[in-house]
Amino acid sequence: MRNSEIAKVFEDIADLLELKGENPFKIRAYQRAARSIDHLSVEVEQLAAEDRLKEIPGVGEAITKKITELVTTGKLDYYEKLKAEFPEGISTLLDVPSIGPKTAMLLSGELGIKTVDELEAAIVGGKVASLPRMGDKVTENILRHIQALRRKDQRIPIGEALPVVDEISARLKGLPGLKNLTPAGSLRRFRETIGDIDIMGTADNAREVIQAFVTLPQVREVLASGTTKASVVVSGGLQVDLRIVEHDSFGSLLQYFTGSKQHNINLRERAHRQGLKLSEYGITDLATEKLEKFVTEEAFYKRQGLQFIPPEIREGGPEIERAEQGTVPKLVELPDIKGDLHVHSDWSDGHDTIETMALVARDLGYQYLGITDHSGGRGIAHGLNAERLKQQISEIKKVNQKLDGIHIFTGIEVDIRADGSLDIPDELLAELDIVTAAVHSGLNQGEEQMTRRIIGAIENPNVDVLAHPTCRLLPDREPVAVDMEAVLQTAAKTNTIVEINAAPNRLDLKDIHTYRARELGVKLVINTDAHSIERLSFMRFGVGVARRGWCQTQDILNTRPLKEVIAYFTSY
DNA sequence: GCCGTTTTCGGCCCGACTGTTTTCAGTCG
Repeated sequence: MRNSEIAKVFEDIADLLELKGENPFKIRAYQRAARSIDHLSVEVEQLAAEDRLKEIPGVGEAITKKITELVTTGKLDYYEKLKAEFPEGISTLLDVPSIGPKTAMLLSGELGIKTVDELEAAIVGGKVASLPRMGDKVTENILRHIQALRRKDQRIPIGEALPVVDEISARLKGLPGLKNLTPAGSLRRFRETIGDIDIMGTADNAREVIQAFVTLPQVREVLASGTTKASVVVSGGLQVDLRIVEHDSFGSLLQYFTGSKQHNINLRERAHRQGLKLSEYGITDLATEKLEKFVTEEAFYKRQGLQFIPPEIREGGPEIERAEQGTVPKLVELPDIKGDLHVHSDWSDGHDTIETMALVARDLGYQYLGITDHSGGRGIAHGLNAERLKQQISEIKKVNQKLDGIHIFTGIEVDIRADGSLDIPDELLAELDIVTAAVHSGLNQGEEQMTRRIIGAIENPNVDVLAHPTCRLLPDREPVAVDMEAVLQTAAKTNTIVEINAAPNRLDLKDIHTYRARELGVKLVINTDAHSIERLSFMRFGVGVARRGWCQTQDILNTRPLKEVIAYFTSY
């Protein structure tokens, strides 16, 4: 049973307990356990087998028993009994924003409503208006949310969210008295997908800034608008929240709205034990009721005896403990990147010539670029056969002689065939600087077969790098079924580098696998897989993933200068 | 249900916004 499925069971339990009106702290305990499990970099089944479930934060005796029952029998008696107490499907009502447990139970109890469709029909039929606290505004609001839910309103890839933020920020930045405009939330933490956008700022005249925000041309709908914050929906259906405080509280504001929720809860619980109360306005000493304000996040953390914690690792994992000890690592940063080792040229399905790609890479400050066009297996991508690959090798030699300040590595993105073989002969692969292997077809194979296929490829001594191991495409194409733990352990053994593909629709490895790879000592590389010069700038997304995986420069091959990279490829 | 630098029991993060309830419940992040 996969972690995400186990997490889903506990989320469901939390929902049902909410409907039941259970102790809110018990509900939170289940939610916390669910989140922990979902963020885990190792398989729960493995931890269960090793009797280590209690190491998961938020998992104690009772939930350990439940997990054990789940992974051994595939079912959970407690969950089944709980579900039986409610009409089937009622918890789907909770998916509609603005409907919480009280409203859901009211609708179900009074009108027998148990699905979103039934709810919509009841509102349109005027039945809901007869219920207490269900005025016109409430029902209109629910209808709107139902429609938004149907349209889309899921999480969008970070690559789509960032341009929206840039556009809004550009429009607000000129406002008088507005300072410190910064995106917060999951965007600042560089999560791979974004639910809604949070933007923070400081101003003396919050009211005017809020007013300007809700009347921006891209605003389609205003959900809420108060004296310090507002929520709008922009064209495209994305929700954007703006929050404004006075200048001297910016540190605590930004910290609070960067989250994650679990990180903040952990932080606040810890502060409470020190007799402090945290809020977006600052830190209150509970004994004196005095509020202390913080201009920067660094000062906010420092006041609590903590080292600064980079946003990307604020996920409710071990970061607070590490900050107490002063052992938060210095994470890799974009300027540390010295080159890109997986790009395409017009020799296969890229748009630009080798020389053009190299010149732009040089402008980015890179020392090297790896040209890894597709191999012939991908007919659709004008893949190179052995003959054209040889021609490309001599072309790269010529360009290298012509250009100063950038070194081009020869390479290939060789296709891993369905049977695990590679579609370029070994003798030719041995001539290349970089052999990157990747799966592109037969994506529906079963987990065992796919795992064997990938492991077979990385066991080939000519293969240097495994690229985009799960082949997922955000937001629609699911990852292939593959035992990542087995793949990463093999990569550690064979000294195969594993790629963090920085293309925002891939981000593959994903964060938790990156974390695990680093733990296992697997060498990583961050590549853009750029098919045009513009996409060389995707590197920042990959760096975001690496940071979420707690990577430092020594974990990432392409932070090394040219000489060391050449030495690396000659030694393996 | 979890958890421990006051605690193995008794706490558990904190504040904003909306609607309609004239004093606050429900929901959200």
